[in-house]
Amino acid sequence: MARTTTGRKSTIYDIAKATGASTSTVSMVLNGNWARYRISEETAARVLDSAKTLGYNVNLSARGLRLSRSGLAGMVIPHYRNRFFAGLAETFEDEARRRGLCPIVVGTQRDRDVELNVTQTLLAQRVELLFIAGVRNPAPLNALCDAAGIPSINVDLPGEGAPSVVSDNRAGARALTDVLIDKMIARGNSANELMLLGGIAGEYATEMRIAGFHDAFAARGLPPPPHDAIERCGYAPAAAREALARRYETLGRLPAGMLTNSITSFEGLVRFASELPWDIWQRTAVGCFDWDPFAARLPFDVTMLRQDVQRLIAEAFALLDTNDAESSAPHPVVMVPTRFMRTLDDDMRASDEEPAG
Amino acid sequence: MARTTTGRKSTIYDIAKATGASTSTVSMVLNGNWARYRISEETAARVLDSAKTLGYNVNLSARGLRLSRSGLAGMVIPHYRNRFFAGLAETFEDEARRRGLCPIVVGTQRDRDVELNVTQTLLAQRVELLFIAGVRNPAPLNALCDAAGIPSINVDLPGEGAPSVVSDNRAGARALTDVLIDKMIARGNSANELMLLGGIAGEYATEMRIAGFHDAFAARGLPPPPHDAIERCGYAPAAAREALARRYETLGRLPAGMLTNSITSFEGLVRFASELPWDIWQRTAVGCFDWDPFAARLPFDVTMLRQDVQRLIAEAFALLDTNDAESSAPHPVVMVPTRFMRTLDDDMRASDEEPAG
DNA sequence: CTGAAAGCGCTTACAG
DNA sequence: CTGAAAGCGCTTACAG
Repeated sequence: MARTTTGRKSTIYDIAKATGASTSTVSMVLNGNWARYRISEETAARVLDSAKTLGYNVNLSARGLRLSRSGLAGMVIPHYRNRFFAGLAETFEDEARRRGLCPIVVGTQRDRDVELNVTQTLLAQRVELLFIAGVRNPAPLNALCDAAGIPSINVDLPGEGAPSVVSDNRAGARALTDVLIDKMIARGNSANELMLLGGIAGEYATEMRIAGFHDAFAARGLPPPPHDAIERCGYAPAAAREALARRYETLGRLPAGMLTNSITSFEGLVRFASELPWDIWQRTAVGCFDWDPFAARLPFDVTMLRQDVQRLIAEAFALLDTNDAESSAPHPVVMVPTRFMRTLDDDMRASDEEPAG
Repeated sequence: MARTTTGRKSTIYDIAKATGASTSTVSMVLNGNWARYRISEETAARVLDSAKTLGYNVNLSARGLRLSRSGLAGMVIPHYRNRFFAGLAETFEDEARRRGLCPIVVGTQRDRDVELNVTQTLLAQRVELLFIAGVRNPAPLNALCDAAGIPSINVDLPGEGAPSVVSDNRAGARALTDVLIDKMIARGNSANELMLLGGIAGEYATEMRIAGFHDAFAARGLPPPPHDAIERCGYAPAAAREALARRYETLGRLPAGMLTNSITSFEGLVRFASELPWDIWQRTAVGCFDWDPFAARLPFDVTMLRQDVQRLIAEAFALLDTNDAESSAPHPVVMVPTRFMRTLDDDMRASDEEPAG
């Protein structure tokens, strides 16, 4: 029977009573540092034994209150529905556990009010640190954390209010654009047909990727891409589909190359694709700034980039360890390189290295 | 400035001191039931004001300790890397929040030790309920919860130790098998070429789906599928690919129909697909017991089933509300029907109803 | 080697 | 209408 006769959960008092030891002795034994206090081995054994038969389980609220350390590590994230965010969440969990913290990650569906509420709640739970992932304007959340004296780190999308770690969007987009231009030229097409689809005007990641897009053109001495090559049509698949359909209309055919800014924009592209014969798609060079194992295997000539979630999380924790809150220097922004998923072998490796579903 | 001069986080004592009210008054005001205690409006306003300027944030550990109610709702889940588990996690979060609880969901990577550890930790954090999703043998976890007096519900995979809510795997598999047999017959193929790929021998969901597979044959008066039609090769994509490659070898061609037991098995099938010319795949009827927006758009004749995550979670909470722990009757197992994703429109709707990534 | 006692921050009867 | 006080379950100096 795991509960005491009164029906409550058992506490150290119950163990103390059962063993005749004092609560301090019980506490010390339970925390494993009985050796340090020279408690007799016999007493320790008796306590441990009693704890087991009583089904004792420490109350972390009580311990947290006493020690002013909750043992909780928080993360807010938009959702889990793509490999990038799912990977961020899982890697965060692993790393937090490795550090003896209990990870608590909550999805916000990119809703400002939910972001704010959830942050308040996490702070009220006294998380010891907070990772803010994929939040467009993290500054108010950072401010909340500052006020509570809790360190926060922005991940994926940076902010002024705390150190940030983000993918090197600009270099990644440039490299990806380069690959696409090469393919287009090899097919006798003009690079200025390359389209960039998705993202939000003014958003950091979007604008950095657009900058990288321009970089690739400039580096080759090509004229900059025409103004209407870039469609900041948001992240909804439907919007990307519409933008592409319009282009198809005016051009009278598919553009010779297109780069989608996110996996959801790519989904829009695929929707439009499924309305046309598949074979036209073989003749257009497609790139995606993100990876998905099924998307990678569509009958497209698609080049995917993969963000390095392990490294993003590792750098974020590193920032936590080194950052001194007292410094008045502006917060650092750490850039993590992206990697290409060029072959199906890359995809298989990526998918296999994640434990089987 | 959010902290008191001493640098600590502010408490109700700080507010009491600042306003000249007592801590009880402060507490009541902060909890919004000052009207009930007939505290003067002026006092209330002063307290609220002071709380704001002090940047007060309630300490939920302390409140939880006092009230023996943590306000936490826990869920363990294998991972977030497919739409089913991601959907379960997000729906759980929403529903928990709607009930005023703070959701805390942790991924276990299907590791027994992690499952056990995480459950212990969640219990030590005094979660008020625990959803155990996708755990092969949840009984030990249920036992832990019982010992702690915390209600638990098994989701996706059932167990004897607690009420369970699962998809109606058998009916779903039967309906799916039916569709595939129809297609095969329409093409002049024999139904006995239909293959079932993936899952684990003895696992509930796997065996139920296999039963449904058999049901479909029996209902038509067809001879049962040959013994080697069923490959319980696990959930790893690589294993499904191997199993399929072997079949291809012995048959000298692709089987006329195949049903994958999970999205990861489907990934294995797609890997093998990408080694062969795409057009052979148009002539084989493929089914998948799960849905993914990209997988749905591969140039396959693929029929997908989608599990109803909203309903699964809703039923699980309903079970929590009605279940009386004292009853000695065996725990109920609630079945939730699955739905077909037959057309690309279905896919679009499914994808759009999830907020944009 | 072990015990009595204070205190973490909160809430809620219970008196006034 | 408001305040003093106990107590939730734990840990840790501090005495013995």
